[in-house]
Amino acid sequence: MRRVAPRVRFAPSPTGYLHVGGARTALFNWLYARRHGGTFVLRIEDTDVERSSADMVTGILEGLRWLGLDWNEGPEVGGPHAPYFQSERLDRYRTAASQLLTAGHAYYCYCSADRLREEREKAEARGEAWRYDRACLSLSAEKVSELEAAGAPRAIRFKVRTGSTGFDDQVKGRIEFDTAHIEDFVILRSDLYPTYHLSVVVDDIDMAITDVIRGDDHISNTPKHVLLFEAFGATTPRFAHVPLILGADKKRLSKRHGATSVTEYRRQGYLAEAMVNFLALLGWSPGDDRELMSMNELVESFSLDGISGGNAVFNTEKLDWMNGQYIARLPVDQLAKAVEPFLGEAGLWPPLVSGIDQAWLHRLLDLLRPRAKRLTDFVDLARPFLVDTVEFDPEAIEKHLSTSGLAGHIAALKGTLDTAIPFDEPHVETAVRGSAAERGIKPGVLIHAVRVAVTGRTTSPGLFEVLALLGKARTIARLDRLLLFLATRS
RNA sequence: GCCGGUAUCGUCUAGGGGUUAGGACACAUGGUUCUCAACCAUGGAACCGGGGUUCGAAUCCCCGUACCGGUACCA
Repeated sequence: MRRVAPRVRFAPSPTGYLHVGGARTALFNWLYARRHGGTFVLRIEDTDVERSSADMVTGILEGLRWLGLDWNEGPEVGGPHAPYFQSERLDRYRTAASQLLTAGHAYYCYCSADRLREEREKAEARGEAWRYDRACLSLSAEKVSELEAAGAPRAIRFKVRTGSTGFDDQVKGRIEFDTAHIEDFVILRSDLYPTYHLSVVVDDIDMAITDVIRGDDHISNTPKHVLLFEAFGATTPRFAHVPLILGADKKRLSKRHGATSVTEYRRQGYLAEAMVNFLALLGWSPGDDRELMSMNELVESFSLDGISGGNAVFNTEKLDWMNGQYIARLPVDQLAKAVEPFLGEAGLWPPLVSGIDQAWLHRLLDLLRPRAKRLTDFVDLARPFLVDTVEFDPEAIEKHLSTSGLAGHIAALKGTLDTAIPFDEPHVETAVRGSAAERGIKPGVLIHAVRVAVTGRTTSPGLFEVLALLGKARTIARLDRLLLFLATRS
């Protein structure tokens, strides 16, 4: 019974590429917004100047667009709450910080980084936790002016109230914290840049965010945020913390696990639709047995209730299967469009041999697609069809080209093949089987040898389809080459 | 250490006081067949442990364990 349309946001930090975990968080936000007719805001949290970069922003936007996760407000599209880069909202955070200062919710801290670090180390040596000791909370006026005169750098800390705080998480349920465990955290650094806690809360207030859907790793930050919302006199949004995505070793996903950025998956030949479908099912379920779901189905079925509690291991085998399913179902013209760049990169497209056009490519792709898990698989699969001459695989030579009398059989087959009119699958099959019968050999002998002749390999799509697609001229040419090979070998 | 979270086949998950604990990937076997896939069928495979509550617990509660996250003038 929602009264207002929800406003959700995805707020990546451009200190790295868009990894699959972030992509899934974005997807959940996007689905939630779509499901409830809400607004999906994209906000760039680039307050860490040291580690943020414009290239990363570009990469993140690209990744989101590839996945089809468009944003209603944010970079490049603007919106009523612009700007959507935190680095352009610095004044706002400074104002907010001084607002808390005057309201008595915050205070200046002159403690040096060295002192803080030392205290922390000492405590750790004792096996204790150290929380900021509020040394600067009750500084005398004299001391303050002394420090100011000395030009001591000052940060602003939030004064954490006593008691407890909590929130009703949409995924985890009620979560309660004793504020005794929360230190007076810095909200404005001495360089006047806000920390994450300040900027995120200020922006969520300013941008009227109603639902914060983010990673599990933010749970322990949330009480700080709740405290801030409280201090600003703002309504806290609903929170939903989604479990993390882990590698096969159940550790947080990192480069060690291979590909982690969505761009990398695109490069490896995964379809965006498959990626989205797979990601959606990592940590979420529609509640029934559906697996293959379109964007529209996902939108219609999405609910925070379906998010599971535990972390999920990223299972590449299942992604591969799913990608294969999408490859199998993709309309052939779209498939061609998706495959061409990969063929092009391998120097196979546009093709160097004549007689190859779009229609022919479509037939080829239809032949190959049940054998492909990724778009990159098409390169290897399609190669024999797009080149002039094929290399004979050593294993194939040994397995299928050592039959005695093979040259004679092949020569005879050439003649029979001439009678295949038209040169289509059924006629080719009749010709090959007929030829085998005439020579008194099993069809398999001929089939396997011809397969090697035309593809160079032991495996390929059904031979008769292959020959029909290749056409009579190319087939005969390859048989001649086989004959030549056989002759020079003996 | 402290704070918080999570726990169903190897993996993703459904379910949830009484079920033969369901599906998917992967795996195995069989079918199809000219090979390889795809496809179809079949099979093996799970409720972390211990206490409670209850006629009955995988399900609710507590404890433990394991794992994950946080513990910054990073986000």
